[in-house]
Amino acid sequence: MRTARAARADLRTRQVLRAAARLMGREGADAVSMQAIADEAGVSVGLIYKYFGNKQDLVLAITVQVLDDVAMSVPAAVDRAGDDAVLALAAGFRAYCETIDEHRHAAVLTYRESKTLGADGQSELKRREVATMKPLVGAVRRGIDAGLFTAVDAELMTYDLVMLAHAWALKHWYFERSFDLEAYVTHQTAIVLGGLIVPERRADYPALLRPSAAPHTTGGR
Amino acid sequence: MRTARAARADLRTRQVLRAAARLMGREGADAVSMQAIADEAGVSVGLIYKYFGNKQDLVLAITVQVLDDVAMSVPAAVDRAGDDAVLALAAGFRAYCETIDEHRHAAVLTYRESKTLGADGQSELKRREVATMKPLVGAVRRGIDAGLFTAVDAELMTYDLVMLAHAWALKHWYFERSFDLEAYVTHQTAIVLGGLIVPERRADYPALLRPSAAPHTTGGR
Amino acid sequence: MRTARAARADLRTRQVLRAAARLMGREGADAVSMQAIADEAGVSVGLIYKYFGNKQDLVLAITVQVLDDVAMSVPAAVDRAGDDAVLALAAGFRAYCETIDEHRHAAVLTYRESKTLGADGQSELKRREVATMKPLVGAVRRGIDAGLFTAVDAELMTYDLVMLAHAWALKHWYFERSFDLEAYVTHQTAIVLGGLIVPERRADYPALLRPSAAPHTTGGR
Amino acid sequence: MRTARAARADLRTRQVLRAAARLMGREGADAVSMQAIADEAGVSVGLIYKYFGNKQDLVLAITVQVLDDVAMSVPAAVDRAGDDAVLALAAGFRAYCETIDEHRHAAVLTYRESKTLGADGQSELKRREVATMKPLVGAVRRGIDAGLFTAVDAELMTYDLVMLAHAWALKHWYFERSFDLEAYVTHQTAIVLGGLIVPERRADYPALLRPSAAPHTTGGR
DNA sequence: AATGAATGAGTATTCATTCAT
DNA sequence: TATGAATGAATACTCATTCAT
Repeated sequence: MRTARAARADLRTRQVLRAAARLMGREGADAVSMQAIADEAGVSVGLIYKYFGNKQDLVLAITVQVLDDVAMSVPAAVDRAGDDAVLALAAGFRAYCETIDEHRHAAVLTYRESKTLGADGQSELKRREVATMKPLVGAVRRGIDAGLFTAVDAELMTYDLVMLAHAWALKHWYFERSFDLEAYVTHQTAIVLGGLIVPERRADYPALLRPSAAPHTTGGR
Repeated sequence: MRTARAARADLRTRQVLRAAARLMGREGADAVSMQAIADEAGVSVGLIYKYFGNKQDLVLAITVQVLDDVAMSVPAAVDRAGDDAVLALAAGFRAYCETIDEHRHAAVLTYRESKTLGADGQSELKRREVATMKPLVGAVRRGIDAGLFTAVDAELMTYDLVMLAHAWALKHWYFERSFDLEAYVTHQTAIVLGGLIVPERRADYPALLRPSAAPHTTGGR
Repeated sequence: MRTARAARADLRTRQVLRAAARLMGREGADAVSMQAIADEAGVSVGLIYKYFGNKQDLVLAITVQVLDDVAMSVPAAVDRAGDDAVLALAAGFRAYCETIDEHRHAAVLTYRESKTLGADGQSELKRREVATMKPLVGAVRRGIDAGLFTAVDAELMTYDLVMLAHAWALKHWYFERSFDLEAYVTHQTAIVLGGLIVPERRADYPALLRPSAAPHTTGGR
Repeated sequence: MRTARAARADLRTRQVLRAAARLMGREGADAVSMQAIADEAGVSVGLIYKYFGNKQDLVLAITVQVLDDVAMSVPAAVDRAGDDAVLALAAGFRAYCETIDEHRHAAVLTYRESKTLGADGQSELKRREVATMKPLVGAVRRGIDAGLFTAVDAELMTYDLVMLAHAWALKHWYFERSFDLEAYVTHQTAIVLGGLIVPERRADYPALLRPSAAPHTTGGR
């Protein structure tokens, strides 16, 4: 019975979270009333407050979810890619972009609403975002140590990658003219890894550096 | 007399704009009331509505100002740098970062409030942002044509640079631990141009590629 | 079995009543949620509604309890005091004050919440309050008829006594600086009976009219 | 112009205060919405918040007004009555009762809402209430010193008088059956002063001690 | 008998905007 | 021009009450 109840509660939580993410992602958190979220989720306003103490906490939960998903998918991709730092970094970046793509609107929400979240919420968000960088930083360092990458500032390099992943959400209105997700990832990979890999090893990764997937409209070059 | 009146109006406008930017930049546009702006600017609420039709327009004016400044400083820097595409691009990126730094809070505001601005405001903002890319795209194209740069997608490459300039505002809480503006610019220049310049020409730009200014704390590698 | 069940129900009722009185007495009825009462009483919200139809009824029950206790203790004290009207009145007043003291917070609640109780509740409360006066009015009348008391309006005189008993709860924040319950009762008795007893009979009640118990701080004179 | 504006503001304040007192006095503060007060006062909700920061402050203002009026009328009456402590006390009590009568509903409000007012509000209210006692305490002390009054605890005696004045509001539902204000005052005066004046001086104040105004219905004995 | 999840009506408060002066 | 008093729509949040289990 306890399990049944917990399961029910979990279901409700997800219901609300999904509804809120859908609505807030498009219009921004302020523009969406709790009533609207309740309606969309098919529950009552009161119940939302049972599960999330207030609107801020709900927004926080949505944004945390994105970072949580990143925190799952990126390390997994890096590990799956094996020892090669180039392949690992490429896989990690791809996974990051794909996860952002899945939560495109929620990812934008993070930038819109962070100030609203209060000091605690902001700290948590920052802490989690920095945490998502870890596996990528590791890959960059490995690459540098292995002589595969130019000796750049590993953390800065990684944050650049993270920004480019976020950019897929933030500047989607621009990129979608020329790229779909696949094209975006391959082109960015070519640009960034192309610059990062030391010249003498570039020939080893032809697939990464010559994006086969052409931009889907007229686009680049 | 007409001139005096216009000058007066202009002064008021700037007063209000500065006050609004200061307040909204820190707390977000929603958190700042028109009354608060009026108080900060030393004028009455009614007068703000004389100069800016409504709050949205005021926010728009603030964000447009940033892009206007970029639209001034970046081409100027590119032109000043002369024919060399590498130097031109570096100068343009530096100018972009410096301008963002001058309006750090307002730059963040752009990301926070764009959805609030209504379709018209958003379009204008997007149009202007794309316009700011033009001189940089030109430099990248020149570099590629001159055989100085790897043949990457010029527009994507440029937007990456723009994102990194914005990142100085967006992720300032993170970067300020390790970099001041100067260090940020030189390190990013090293990373990006280092990747972009074809290997055989890299030796020509030692100053750009070995950032002399070390990160101001321990910093990465 | 029926008895056991009834006893259980009775226990629950008292549990809830005590919890509600404790909570509401301090913070007022509105400030206390049914959930809080349920928690304090160690039962579920639903169960409270089984025993008391709604919140109003619960408040009514608390306030009625005070008057019920008064209705028990005062006549008993009056009767116990015997034929002497002076002693009877003094004993009745003392009992009234002592009962109020036992329910100090609940007594205040009566004044706070009576308007909330709806017409029916208010009527019942008024009816009961008037009823508590009866034995005291009787004592006053007896005293007047016996030539012990000045010929005052008996009902008004009695209500004054009742007010002074309530005042121990209502103005406790003030009186507690100078009096404990004992001192309060003896001083008030001295003032009121001292005025009420006809001059020529005062000498017969030295103990009542010279309060031995001094105010516990500087007090008197 | 400044005066005109201030006068206008003052008018508004009184408008709102009167409306709120009228409404809250009858139904209690919680039962009255700010909208209802605004409607009754003929102003907008927003304006109420300009003059009174929040609902609590409005309630406080209402209750303070009562005590302010008491603080004006009672000392004036005492002074006007001259040197005779008996007449002074009688005049002060009458003034107190009359002022309470003018604000009967607001006076009840004090008892209902004090807990709601927050620590600060409560303290202020208590401070002011105690202050209203001062002139009466003075009269009692003078009377005792002059050998006119029995040597009772002056402060307790005074608070009894204050309670009886409040009782006219608190128990109006009861007293109105038998008394109008005039009758209430004269009867209470007879009871209290009759008890307080030393026997040998009672004959000097026949008017005070034999209430000519009979209770307006049958009345008690 | 007992639970507590779910409901949704009700309200204080804020603030962009207007307009008489 | 310039003011700021006045407006009133909009919304987060609470909590008494119900009812399926």
